[in-house]
Amino acid sequence: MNKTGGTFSKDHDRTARLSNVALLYYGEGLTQSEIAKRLQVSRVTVVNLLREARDQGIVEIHVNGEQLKESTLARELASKFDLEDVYVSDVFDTQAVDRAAVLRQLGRVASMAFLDIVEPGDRIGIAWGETIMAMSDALPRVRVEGAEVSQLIGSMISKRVPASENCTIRIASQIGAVCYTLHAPALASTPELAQLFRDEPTIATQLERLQNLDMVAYSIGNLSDETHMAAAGMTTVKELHAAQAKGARGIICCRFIDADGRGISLPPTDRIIASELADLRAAKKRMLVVCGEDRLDAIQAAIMGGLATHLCIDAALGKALLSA
Amino acid sequence: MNKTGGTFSKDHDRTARLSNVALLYYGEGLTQSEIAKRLQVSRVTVVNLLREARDQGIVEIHVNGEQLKESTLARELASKFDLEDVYVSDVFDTQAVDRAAVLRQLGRVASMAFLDIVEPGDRIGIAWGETIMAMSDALPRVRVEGAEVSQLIGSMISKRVPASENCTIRIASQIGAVCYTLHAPALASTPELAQLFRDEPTIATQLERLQNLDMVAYSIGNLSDETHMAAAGMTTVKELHAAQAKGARGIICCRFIDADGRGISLPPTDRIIASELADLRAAKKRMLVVCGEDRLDAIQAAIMGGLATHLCIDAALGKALLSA
DNA sequence: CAAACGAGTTTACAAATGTCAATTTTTAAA
DNA sequence: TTTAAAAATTGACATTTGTAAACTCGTTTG
Repeated sequence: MNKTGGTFSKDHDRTARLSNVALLYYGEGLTQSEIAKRLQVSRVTVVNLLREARDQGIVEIHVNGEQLKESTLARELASKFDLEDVYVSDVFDTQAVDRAAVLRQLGRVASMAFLDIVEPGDRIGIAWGETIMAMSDALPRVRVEGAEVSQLIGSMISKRVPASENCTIRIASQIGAVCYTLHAPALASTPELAQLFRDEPTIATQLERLQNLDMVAYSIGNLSDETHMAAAGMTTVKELHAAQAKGARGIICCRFIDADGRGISLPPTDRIIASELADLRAAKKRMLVVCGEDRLDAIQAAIMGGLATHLCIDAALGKALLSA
Repeated sequence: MNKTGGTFSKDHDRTARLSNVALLYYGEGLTQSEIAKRLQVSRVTVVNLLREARDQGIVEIHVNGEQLKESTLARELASKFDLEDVYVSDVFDTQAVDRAAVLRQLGRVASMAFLDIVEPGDRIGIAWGETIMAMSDALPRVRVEGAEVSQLIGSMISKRVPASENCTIRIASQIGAVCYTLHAPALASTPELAQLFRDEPTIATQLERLQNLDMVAYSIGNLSDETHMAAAGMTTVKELHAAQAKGARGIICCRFIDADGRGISLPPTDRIIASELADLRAAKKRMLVVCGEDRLDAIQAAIMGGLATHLCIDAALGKALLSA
């Protein structure tokens, strides 16, 4: 019956069928039973087809990012801190029970904001961390012509983020961009070794690339004992306390910043292989994605230092920031 | 309570809330009841919020266009007629009962194909008709940088298409493109008047624009007595029969073509204000969207004449075309 | 050849969803 | 201030959906 035969065309016929089924269900609004009758299969099969279509990204659900920056809270924040745009996520949870859920929702909002902010041809720098991971997880497949995505921070094994390069790689793949990863650890064991890494040609080239970005997307850590950098074993509680004593308020790209958003060079800064704060500031569009009221000090510091033009935050943090 | 007050911010707060609710529902996968509990509203309200979000295009469902051209039928057609890509829509209806439903599904497939084919910066020509209307109705809001959309055919009042400019306008607005409408009727009452119209500076400029397009999207009519051109009162049954006798097989942009896809100048051709066939052929990407087996002759003629590089058709027509 | 496998089926059930009509609350207008 | 219109609520209901378990039927594959 199938002249061309083979699993090749069979697979493709299958996905083409998935697409048409998905359109009938989501577009035409037919019920699963109606579709099952037409396909002459059982309804259970239709359920499975639809799930497959969603899982494979054949159907995707987009939320218009522009709406998210229009709330009163978002606009008040933007005007108070003189930011281009603020996007606020909200899980409407009266007692913010589930941090993971808040993070996921922020990730979704941030991914829509990202698509709202990015422009064709942009050279984009991506940091990594829980928050950026949440964003990249939620990013749908939307082609951005001529985009380039670069990893801002060297790689690291951490329990919270399976593979740090993943953020960069996934975002690049979703928007069809060229992907430049940073082939170095985020932290070297000695300052000298870190410098050797930085001087290594392939790495030096990449670090240079980070000096000419159009857009950066990153998050920020605070100085609590459980901050991501400590959890990943990149710094010690002792160092954190010392940094705090010296006025550090936040951590951006593994670097400490003070209340005015200026970098403070403290151990282990000299062992870090990552974009410099100045590089971030050089980017025209600086997207800061943050979740949790415990980042209040940190985010204020970053804004003071002109490190952000666009903000994506959860409603609780937003309210705290506005009344701060 | 609401310091800034006014309906402005209220509306915006509302849509921002819609967005977050939509993300919780479609993204996080919460049930309506769970969301209702969080928002402290009734579930019915959540149902309404979600519907509103969909209606307003705050949430949109995309289907990946690439899948639709991978079916065996699509690839066999592409290779048989030496086309770049063929997209096949299917409603899986054993006895094609509902033409309107077939048309809607084709419109959805065509809109995904359109997004698949279009590139940033493209100058796009859009015809009008039932089929193109179905496509533009289904087109989601996706920005295409630097695109320009031009109306290929003058305007016309017709029962089947509420307002002919609508196709062009809607497509332009959905992709964020500059929109150039053609401020003339599709049919003038005399050839002389038609020429006067064509020479009118604003119209002449627009017609000139149509000579340099990167992409065109149009459909094709047959020569049946109910063909759209006749239904719209732009030609008479007598003229149609005469055209048929002279070898006409299809109607593209209100112009007759013969079996080899060459234009035939027959009344009322000289009274038409629209893109020339040569203009269509000059576009690098020529997207032909057709629905219904009764267009078999017409579509063959168009393909023969090299008028299409991309095809969007329904499965029934596809099968007929393959075995023709 | 038989075991294992994948895809699909049936049946059954619990949960989620859409919809209606009647009612209350809120909002805007006269 | 009263009133009309709009928006949200409640409760009831039918439909739709998701999921599970056990079963069938070809196709591989060892």
